[in-house]
Amino acid sequence: MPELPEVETTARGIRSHIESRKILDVKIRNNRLRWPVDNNLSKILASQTLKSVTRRAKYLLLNFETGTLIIHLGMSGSLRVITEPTELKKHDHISLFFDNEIELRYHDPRRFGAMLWTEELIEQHPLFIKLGPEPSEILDPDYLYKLSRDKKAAIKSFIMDNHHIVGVGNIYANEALFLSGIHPKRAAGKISKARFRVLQTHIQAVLKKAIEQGGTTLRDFVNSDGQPGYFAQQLNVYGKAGESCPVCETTIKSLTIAQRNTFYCPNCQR
DNA sequence: AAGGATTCCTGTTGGC
DNA sequence: TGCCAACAGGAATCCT
Repeated sequence: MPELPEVETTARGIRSHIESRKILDVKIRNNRLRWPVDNNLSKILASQTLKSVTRRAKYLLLNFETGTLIIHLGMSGSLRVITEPTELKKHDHISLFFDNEIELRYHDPRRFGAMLWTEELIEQHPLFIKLGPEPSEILDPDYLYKLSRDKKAAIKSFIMDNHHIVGVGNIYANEALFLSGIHPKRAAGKISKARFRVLQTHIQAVLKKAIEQGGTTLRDFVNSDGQPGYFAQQLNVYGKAGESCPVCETTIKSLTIAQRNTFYCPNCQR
């Protein structure tokens, strides 16, 4: 389940292998992802040089001379840098071949991911134009507080909404709310400025820390199974219904918010 | 318009 | 043990 830190780790992991390299060919074995992958991708990309690999929200951006290849890993996607002949696995849907004998191989069993070519300015693209800021780039400590006034949605839904802030997936929403002592179902618009400052800080800190931990496994990226090991991080509540709260030992409960599994400590979070 | 529900998909898990 | 339904989840899109 690639969360933002995993996407960032992937960007860092593939960057040095393919940046400033030229595409020789693209092979699409299965074009049915979230949206159909353009079968002309090979024609479009052949002989183009990859200028840079960047990230916006959970999208990976391969920036070429005439446009951008947008890649999303969905919830089961991964990219691997292949350096020597490697047997194709089931769901290895797409390969990009570079002129340094590197293959970038996209694998996605559930096919919630995406690979889209665009020649638009990326921030003008429909998928990007309404995105909120990156957590690390929010400077105003009251940014989320100000946005939330009059909002009746549950705070958990509010912080997971890309229009407000990007990159806060289910795991980090749960963890940040726990660290902030806020009940996930509380109406966003009813949370005080002071508590929102705490929450915003925790969202930023928890993602930053996870990215740093993901970075520690970069060394093994090429030979890994494509899953950067940021999972090593410790989780307080996510997936821990029935276990004891690490702070007060109250039994952690779960409930559903917006069709998402939600975990919280009924004593610590109000 | 805001916010909840639906939808895509397959590997894993739990129940019988 | 084996089969199968339920479940998980990012986020666009549909619906109320």
